Amino acid sequence: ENTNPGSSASSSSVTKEGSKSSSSSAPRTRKKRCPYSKFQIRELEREFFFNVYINKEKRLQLSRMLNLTDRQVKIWFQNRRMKEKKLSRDRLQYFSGNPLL
Amino acid sequence: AVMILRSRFLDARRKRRNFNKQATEILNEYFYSHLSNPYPSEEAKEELAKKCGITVSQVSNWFGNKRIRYKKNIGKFQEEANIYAAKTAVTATN
DNA sequence: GCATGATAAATGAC
DNA sequence: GTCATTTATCATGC
Repeated sequence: ENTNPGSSASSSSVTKEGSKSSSSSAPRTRKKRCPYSKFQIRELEREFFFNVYINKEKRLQLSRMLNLTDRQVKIWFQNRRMKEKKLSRDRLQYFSGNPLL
Repeated sequence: AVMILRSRFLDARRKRRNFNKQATEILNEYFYSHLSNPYPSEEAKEELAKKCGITVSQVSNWFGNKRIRYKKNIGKFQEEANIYAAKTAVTATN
């Protein structure tokens, strides 16, 4: 379901991408957006319910379990907090006198 | 009853409805009259939202989609661009 | 069948 | 850290 290139479940993949290239080629192509699987979302949401802010220890643990990078988990929590804030705004406006329907 | 409404707006996300023609006119007018920098300020967004009868978030969504879809295929929007360019050519002469 | 609005990953400014 | 944004994807309208 979720094809995550560069991260294999069993292999001891080291921290970052290997190609730092001493030849100074810096294409730095933007990583293609890859939607996460149902399982990954469930586990991320479960942790978010306990802690809106995740510490480094649990972050590394989650990233290994979900086959995501540490950075991906960190960014997911950032985006998730923004989503929560937006939901709150929408809720507020919905129940106050500005239905806009 | 309340529960239905609540679950209704919680994921009211993708119950998409097109904006009315007047709102689209206003948004397009602003976009093509600021084509060199189609990034409305927060204040401008609020004003647009009020005039269009939509939320500020919806204004942001519209400009985000418009910018990338315009950039991705300028030719497709050329006719539309000409229409609104003529309609708001005054701003260039101010 | 695409056009269109909203959301989900990913980046970068600050 | 927040937050506007870019980009692809999703879900719907027609």
